[in-house]
Amino acid sequence: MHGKQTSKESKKRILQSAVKLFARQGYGNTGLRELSKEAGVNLAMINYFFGSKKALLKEILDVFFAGYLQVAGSELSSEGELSVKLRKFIHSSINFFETHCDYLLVTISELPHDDPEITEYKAKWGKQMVETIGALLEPVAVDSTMKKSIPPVIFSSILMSMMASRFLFNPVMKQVQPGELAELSNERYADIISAIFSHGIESVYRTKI
Amino acid sequence: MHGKQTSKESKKRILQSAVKLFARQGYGNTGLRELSKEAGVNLAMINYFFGSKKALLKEILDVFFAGYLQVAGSELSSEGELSVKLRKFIHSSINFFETHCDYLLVTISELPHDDPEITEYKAKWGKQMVETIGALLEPVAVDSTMKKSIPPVIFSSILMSMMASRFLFNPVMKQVQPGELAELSNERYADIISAIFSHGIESVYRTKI
Amino acid sequence: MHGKQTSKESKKRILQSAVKLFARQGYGNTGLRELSKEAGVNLAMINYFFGSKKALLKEILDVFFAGYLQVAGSELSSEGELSVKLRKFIHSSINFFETHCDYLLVTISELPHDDPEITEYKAKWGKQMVETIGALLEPVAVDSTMKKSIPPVIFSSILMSMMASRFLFNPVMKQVQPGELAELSNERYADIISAIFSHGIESVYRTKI
Amino acid sequence: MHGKQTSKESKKRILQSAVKLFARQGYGNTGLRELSKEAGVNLAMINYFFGSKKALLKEILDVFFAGYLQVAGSELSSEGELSVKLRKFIHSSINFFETHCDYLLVTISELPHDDPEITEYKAKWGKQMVETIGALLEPVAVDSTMKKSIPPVIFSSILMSMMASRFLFNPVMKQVQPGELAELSNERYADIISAIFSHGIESVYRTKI
DNA sequence: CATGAATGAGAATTCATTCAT
DNA sequence: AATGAATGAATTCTCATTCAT
Repeated sequence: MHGKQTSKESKKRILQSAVKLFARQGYGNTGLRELSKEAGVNLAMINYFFGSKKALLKEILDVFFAGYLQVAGSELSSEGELSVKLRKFIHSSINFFETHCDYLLVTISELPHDDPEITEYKAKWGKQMVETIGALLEPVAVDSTMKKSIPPVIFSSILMSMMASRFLFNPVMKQVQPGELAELSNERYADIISAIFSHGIESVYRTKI
Repeated sequence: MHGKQTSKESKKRILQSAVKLFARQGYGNTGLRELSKEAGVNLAMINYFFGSKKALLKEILDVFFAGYLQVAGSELSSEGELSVKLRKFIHSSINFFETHCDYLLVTISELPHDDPEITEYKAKWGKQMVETIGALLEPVAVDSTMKKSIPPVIFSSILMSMMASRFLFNPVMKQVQPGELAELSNERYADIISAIFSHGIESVYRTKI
Repeated sequence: MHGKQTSKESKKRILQSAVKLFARQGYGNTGLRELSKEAGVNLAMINYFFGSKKALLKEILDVFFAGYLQVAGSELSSEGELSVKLRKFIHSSINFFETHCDYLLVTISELPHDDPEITEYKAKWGKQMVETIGALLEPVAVDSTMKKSIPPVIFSSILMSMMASRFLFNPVMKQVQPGELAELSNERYADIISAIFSHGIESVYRTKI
Repeated sequence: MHGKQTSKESKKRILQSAVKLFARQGYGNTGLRELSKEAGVNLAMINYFFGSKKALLKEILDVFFAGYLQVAGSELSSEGELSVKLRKFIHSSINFFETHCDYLLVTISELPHDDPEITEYKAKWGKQMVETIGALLEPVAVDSTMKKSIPPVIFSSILMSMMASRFLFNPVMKQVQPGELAELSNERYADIISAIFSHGIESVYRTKI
């Protein structure tokens, strides 16, 4: 049957299926055949809508990064005490990670790979990410001598992976200790990360935030 | 001695090349043809030595997990104050991660994927990992009410990803801010992680370690 | 008048683009997608206007053969000495070939292929061609014994390929000796062909034309 | 069954089938599936032996050009009168064309197309061809003023297409006038071409060869 | 007329694996 | 131990064509 569905629907279903499969099996281990079946869509439609398999991956990274930067940015632009802003930022981040868990897994999984087409893509987003979080943490390092010895940007990576750890390890952990991690609510988890990170950098920079 | 003895050497070269390529391109995106060329070995030898491509991946995970558990275990079995042990553990871990950086990247990249053959494999290792680190952190949570509300195992994942973050993000970061991260020595980096984590859980558990 | 009237124009643009692309890339190597883009026309319009890709090729052959037979016929029906008629025929032919160079290239390229749909097509035209040129050369072979040993039709092919050679080899020659062939005007070229062919058959048939 | 045949045999059968099919259907209209079936060989072997479909085409062009240049060269290096050399050259050429008829058809069919990979290939060979035949015809043009107005190289193309015309038009002509062309032996045909060409250029250059 | 979506078949190429030598 | 040939399945992607709108 032709013209059965709206074009938007098919495209969306392809993207959803792609995120799901890429997250569970990896980009390289997932074939377009399997993807088209999962999405209930003719194989040729994938290339019709996205042009190539790689463009599909790019779109996934795009959705994740753009969405997250928006969340992060809106949190940073708010007024308020640093400690509060940081806490709210961590909460928002973790909530976004949960609602985009598969996107996060795809992103992390593909992060270390150096396909030239994707690398510059990730670099572009990584730069914005570092700047955004860097802007948040900048005020923490009061003392310039300290700033030099430990550039605030370092903490971007550390904070990111702390927040992501729950979702990254989840696929394994739910087999190791079923339920253990699930019992902990996102809010509680965010509080823990927040506490660790806040007190942590306080002690590192010997300051009060 | 004929100077031949290619058997062992070939096998080693295959494994080395595999780690390198899997880390840079991903397991699924790397073909055995490419691998055989990189290793300077006949294509058929890969299956001859390892049986299958997947077995090659398993061996990589094996080397990484077994090696790391040994390092972690030897650190834990030592006598001494908890805070010191923890600090030494983190240093040893990060040193191990650096010397096995590609192994680490392969492991993290393949961590979320749920290939049944590999999943139980990762679960087996994950269990030992959690137990090992869990044993280290167990004494921290003195109060049983606290222990319940925040099971110590949670921190295994958090600490792991903190320590790994440097290497996970490195491929992207070296493009974003070349040199910035490299300037920081491993020792310094381990100190930072150590400080953040120690003070962090102190504050969470309201205790002194 | 709305200034719309795209129908005829679109069809013409499709045909023009098809000749261009088929001549440069070959019929089999050219996709309708590419063609539609080159023509600035929706993909579906090609089948709407021409019915199929093959019909498009047929139309090209049609335009070329019909146009050329008209030129050839009008030259032949004219009065005059044989040698003059022959000379004028060659000039007209080469001029037609130049104005329809891409058509010529498509025709020659597809000439040897035996797609059943196209073959009878080419045979039909080939027959007319041979008859037309045959009629021109008929008077040359005065002696019946000679005519038998060398049927005049043979010369149709030889003359045709002589005249076409310039355009057939041009795509290669302009890379081999840029300018060399271009310097020679069409008129001069026609004169050369004319001289070679006329004196050639004179010597073969031992007659004076 | 594995290892059934010698590698050389399979490779040869692939090449033979390729020439046959490319000549009859065109390079672009022939799929590797069909080719593998014709050659009685597994589909993957084509890429295994030749690397790509295009490389297969290159090999065909190679065989044709190299073979022909050898024939042409050996004829030219011989001692003797120009007119005799020319006649022998034409005879050898046409004999070679017949024994490599399919190669010739593939070459001519692909001649006008401008695939960048193939173009430089054809240019390389075309250059050698022009030089070789040019060397033969050079002595003909005695007068330098004439040589300028009509560069001898022009005749390379003309002579080539005269000699090839029989084979190029054969697929069509055998349908138009079955038998007519076949009756004429190659030797006779070569004599005709030789006569036409020799007397032709004599008249053009107003000289005696 | 014109368009975008849709399709099934087929394109070339690569895959991991096997096996005879 | 090591190799080149071989295979069937799968890869991504493009094909010409059709049709509802």
